[in-house]
Amino acid sequence: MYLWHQYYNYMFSLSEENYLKSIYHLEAIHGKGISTNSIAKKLETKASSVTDMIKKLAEKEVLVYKKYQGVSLTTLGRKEATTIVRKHRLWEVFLVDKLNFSWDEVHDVAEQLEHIKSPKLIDELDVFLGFPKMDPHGDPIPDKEGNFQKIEKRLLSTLEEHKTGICVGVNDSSSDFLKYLDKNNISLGQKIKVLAKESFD
Amino acid sequence: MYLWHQYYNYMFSLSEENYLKSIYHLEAIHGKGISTNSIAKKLETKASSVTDMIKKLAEKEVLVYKKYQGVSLTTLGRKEATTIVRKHRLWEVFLVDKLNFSWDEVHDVAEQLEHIKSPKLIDELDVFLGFPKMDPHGDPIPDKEGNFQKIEKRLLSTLEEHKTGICVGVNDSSSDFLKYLDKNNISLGQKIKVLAKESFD
DNA sequence: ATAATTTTTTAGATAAGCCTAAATATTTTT
DNA sequence: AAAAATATTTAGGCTTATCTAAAAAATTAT
Repeated sequence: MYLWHQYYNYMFSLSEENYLKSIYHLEAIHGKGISTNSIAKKLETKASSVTDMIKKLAEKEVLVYKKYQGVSLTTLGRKEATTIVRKHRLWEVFLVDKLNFSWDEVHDVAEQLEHIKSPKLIDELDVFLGFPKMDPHGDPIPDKEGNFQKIEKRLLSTLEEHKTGICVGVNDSSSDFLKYLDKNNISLGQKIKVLAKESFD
Repeated sequence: MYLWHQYYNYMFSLSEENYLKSIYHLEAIHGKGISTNSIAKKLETKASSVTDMIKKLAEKEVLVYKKYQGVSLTTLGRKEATTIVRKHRLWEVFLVDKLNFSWDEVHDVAEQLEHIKSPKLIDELDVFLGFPKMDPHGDPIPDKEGNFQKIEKRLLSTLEEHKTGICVGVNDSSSDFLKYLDKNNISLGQKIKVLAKESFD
């Protein structure tokens, strides 16, 4: 019984996967050399715990670590992180398209689903969903090989008044903010014309 | 980030859920009063580990435990176990009906998916699948309230030669056995006529 | 009914992942 | 360039879930 343990333990623990994903996202914003503190903040844990874990991940050769100098993902680490992101975003599409979740409800569940170990599962899910290129927040979904389109994005606040653009995503995925957008009938793929600037908008 | 931890830790750990499920299945076969050893065997762990865990579960009031006398699920425990079984079997239907898994491939993945915490997820999945009453192995799927049809079953080996019956399930879910059935074109809901008895069949 | 066997529990150890507090290194300020 | 502030690491401890080995209880056999 419970044969999946064979490959559940095969590669990375749930915790290791969360570290890889966080470091991946931090690198996307800040470039290479991610500090211990920023990882701790993102994962809501303590810097000392981060030090422990990055030593372990460095031994597994998914990142490079030199004391006091932050970490950078290796090619192997980035590949692994990309797979987790792919899984997360495909599950988000599934939840919204098939299970009537709204885009502000999907994150927590996808955060669990992304750790399910089964290559066949995720590739068949991709087929089933019709190879979507974007998740419900407008973020790109890596394909099987880890490649994805870079979407040209700019902040709404940099768009001049009376000009129009297409809303392709949000930076702040907080439930409150997403609800605010819904209330104002703002959704993905929608043309937006800036009428006047509000304070929080 | 990772807000789901709030209710991930809410009730039962992955390990606790596996114990509940195993005890539930053992009770279905052997009635109340499940021995430490039989749980250990089912979970491929040691009797001493089982003793530890059942003490913990007894404190959480999901089972009744008296030293040297085996355990029995409480109403609360059975309800929890039923939910896990419901999740497992719904996911199996999903994998076979929507993702092109064969019935001998689903078990290990469903074993992981059954632990995802989200009431909305499982109820919407149920809707999406059209409220199936049976999983791909012919086992009944509990509804939202935990109720399910008891299906009248008897062993194929008790069926006389030249009589016919409908195959509704299998006891041995091993991949080898399921492949053997597939090779002989035996699947669920299919009428079977016993021509002659073979040794392993 | 007593001896042998089996089952169950206890005691103590281990590994993963986290914590606090203290030590050390680095960076910033003056 | 030294002092202050900040960041990082180390040391030691905790919890969960497991293990082995030994002790205790229950069951089976003689």
